[in-house]
Amino acid sequence: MAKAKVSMCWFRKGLRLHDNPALVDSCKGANLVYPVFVIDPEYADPAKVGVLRYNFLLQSLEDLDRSLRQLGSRLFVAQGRPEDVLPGLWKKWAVTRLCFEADTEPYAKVRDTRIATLAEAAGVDVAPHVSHTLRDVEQYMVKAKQKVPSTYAAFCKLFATLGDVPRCAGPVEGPDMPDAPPADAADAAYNVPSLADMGYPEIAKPQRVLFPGGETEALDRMRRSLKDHAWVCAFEKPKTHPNALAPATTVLSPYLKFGCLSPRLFYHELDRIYKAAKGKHTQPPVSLHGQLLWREFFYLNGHGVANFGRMVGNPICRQIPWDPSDHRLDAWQNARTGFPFIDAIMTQLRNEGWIHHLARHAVACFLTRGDLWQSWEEGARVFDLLLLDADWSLNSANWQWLSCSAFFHQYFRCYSPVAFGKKTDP
DNA sequence: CCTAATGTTGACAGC
DNA sequence: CGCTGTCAACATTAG
Repeated sequence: MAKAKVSMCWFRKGLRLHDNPALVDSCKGANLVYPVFVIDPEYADPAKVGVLRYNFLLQSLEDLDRSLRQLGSRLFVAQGRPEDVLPGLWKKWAVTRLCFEADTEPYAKVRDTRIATLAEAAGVDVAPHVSHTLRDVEQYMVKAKQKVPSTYAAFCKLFATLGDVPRCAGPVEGPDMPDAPPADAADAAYNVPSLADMGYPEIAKPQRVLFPGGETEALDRMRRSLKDHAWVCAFEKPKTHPNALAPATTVLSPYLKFGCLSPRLFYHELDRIYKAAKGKHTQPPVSLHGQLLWREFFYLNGHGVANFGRMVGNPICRQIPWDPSDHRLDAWQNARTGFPFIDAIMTQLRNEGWIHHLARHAVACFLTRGDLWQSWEEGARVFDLLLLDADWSLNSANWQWLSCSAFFHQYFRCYSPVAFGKKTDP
């Protein structure tokens, strides 16, 4: 009798069933599939990941578990460092193949290399799949001869030389997915934990959950955003209002960050609408397609530029003697600068976890080159703690941009902490 | 080596 | 309200 094929699909980002090539691979010809998420202490820490984002993650896991149960399977949530936890599970379940979505961030690259080594030693085949970016970032690196583009225009040129954006992976349906063994399906030890289980406080006013996590909500939200074709075709990011009472943009960023929504699905859905409008639509950098290209550009920089998350040792980052005292940083992060526009944005960030892109510009300029002369790394740390959509590559890139450390250098163009907000709300 | 063009989204005055 | 030019003049890249 041939050896049974037992797959593990290890979820990290990519918390979805749609456009999930790792999940498709793990189901292919498998006798058993174990969909797994490992709660990594690297992130399960209220000092590193704020309660609103951790709640978003747990909601996303619950949604994923519900969807997998509809296919006769479930999500197995384990806790601990992946390198400590996974080998035991491979042995326990006699896993022969490990599939996961490739990740480009420094911590993840080290983690995944270690896991691949452990898997090889355990006789487990390893299969990474690209689905968090439109294309494999290494494809850009090869095409650009290892030279990461330093401008958006240069990136767009590179992007265009690589042809069409890859199609989405096919859906995973009931018949593709082997049922979970009854004993495992019922094992409550692998249930999704609560906030309290993870040592987080309950969410209470003034904090609010305006954007629930999960693939179901992501797809709903995308469809609501794309319903108005005229709005989609006329979208120009710089013309949207940072202080509108209802968000002026799609707020799909938290869903893209966790992979509840596939960037390729969003890209192709936009393409369909653009084609139906017979080419009458806005273009990158300001269009919705343009926003996905910014994300791609910054992911590539995060992958290809050394020490992209900090100033020292980062070859594209201007070395600036920022003010090391911390009372200004404290005032900024606690919404006590005395500038109503700045403090309102920081309050919204803390209580709701999402602020408009231009609002981020205003407070980032204020903290760094504009007024307080604090290091962009400190600002990035606060955003990384409080944003629902905190995404390492994008956050690092934008802070370098706004502080005139990289990408953007016209430091005499400052956002007024008073006048800028009045343009769209006198 | 030089010059000229380029760069997602500034503030402000004036039309 | 929306557009234009000026402000003073950056770093990077293409040629």
